[in-house]
Amino acid sequence: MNRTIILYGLSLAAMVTILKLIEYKYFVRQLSLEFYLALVATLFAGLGVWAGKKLTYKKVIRVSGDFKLDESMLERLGISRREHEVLELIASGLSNQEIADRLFVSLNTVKTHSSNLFLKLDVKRRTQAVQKGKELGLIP
Amino acid sequence: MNRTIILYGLSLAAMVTILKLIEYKYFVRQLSLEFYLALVATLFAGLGVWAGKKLTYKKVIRVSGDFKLDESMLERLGISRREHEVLELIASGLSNQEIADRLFVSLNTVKTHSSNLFLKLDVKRRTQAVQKGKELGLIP
DNA sequence: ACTTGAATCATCCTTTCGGGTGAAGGATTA
DNA sequence: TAATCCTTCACCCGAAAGGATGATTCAAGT
Repeated sequence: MNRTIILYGLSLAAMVTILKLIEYKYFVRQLSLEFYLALVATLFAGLGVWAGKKLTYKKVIRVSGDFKLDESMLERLGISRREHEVLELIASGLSNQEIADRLFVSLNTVKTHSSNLFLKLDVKRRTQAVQKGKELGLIP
Repeated sequence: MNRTIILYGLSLAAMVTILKLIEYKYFVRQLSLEFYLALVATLFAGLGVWAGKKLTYKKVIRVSGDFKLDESMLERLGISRREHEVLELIASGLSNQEIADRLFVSLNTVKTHSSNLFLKLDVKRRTQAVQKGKELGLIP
């Protein structure tokens, strides 16, 4: 971080110095203002891209949270909205009773949904359902 | 993407135009070359940072495929090798009995390990353990 | 030699899961 | 209207999971 800023400042200083040297050695009148501007603009734009990536890399790499539900997969497996809802809550680590409380239905209902879900996902346990659900793009 | 590039080019053109206007209106001799360079460098560096983030955001966001075990977290929570092993197998959707068979130990042993694991992770269920394990970087 | 921690296994007990089955009420569709 | 699907709930039963506690073995340090 600090090293990046220091390098950035040094680059700017070096750039100005080099241009000054060129100016005195080869007669500045041959080089137009536009040339300088374009040169500096290009170089520093590139430098900006590089510095920006360095500075924001860690933040960006930790995001990676774009989940897109595969609805065609839900249809293919015949999983209903309610069953998918139960799957999400199972994946979040809730017990059947907690899921029942959250959905305002009875424990039996949740058990029915989860049982049907396991049949459709062809799994035997909720942990497997979570795994398979993630593989199939049904949950994040 | 295209819009970004167009904006970028327009910004450059506008910048040069504005500077030219300033030059003709207020006599360029009062403004040093260094001033122009610093101004342009700063502006385009910032522009570069912005453009860089725009252009590389989606690429970077798709990385996130390499898992690195956070061993310091294991130590901090006092999770032993065997417990971590059990956690991995739990996360893969196996039952305690299947874990016992795979590790060539008794069911009771697996239950002991998982119980201790849940205490250290401060969870009540295996599904929660999987969730928390992923959050803490203990499992992929 | 003594302590400590990990790994192993046990027993007892309660809670949670999951399978099987049936059934009633609503919405959609043939 | 009849057929079908979704949602809801119930009861029974066996399997799995989890809590509490204690014990043994073994290796690593102190």
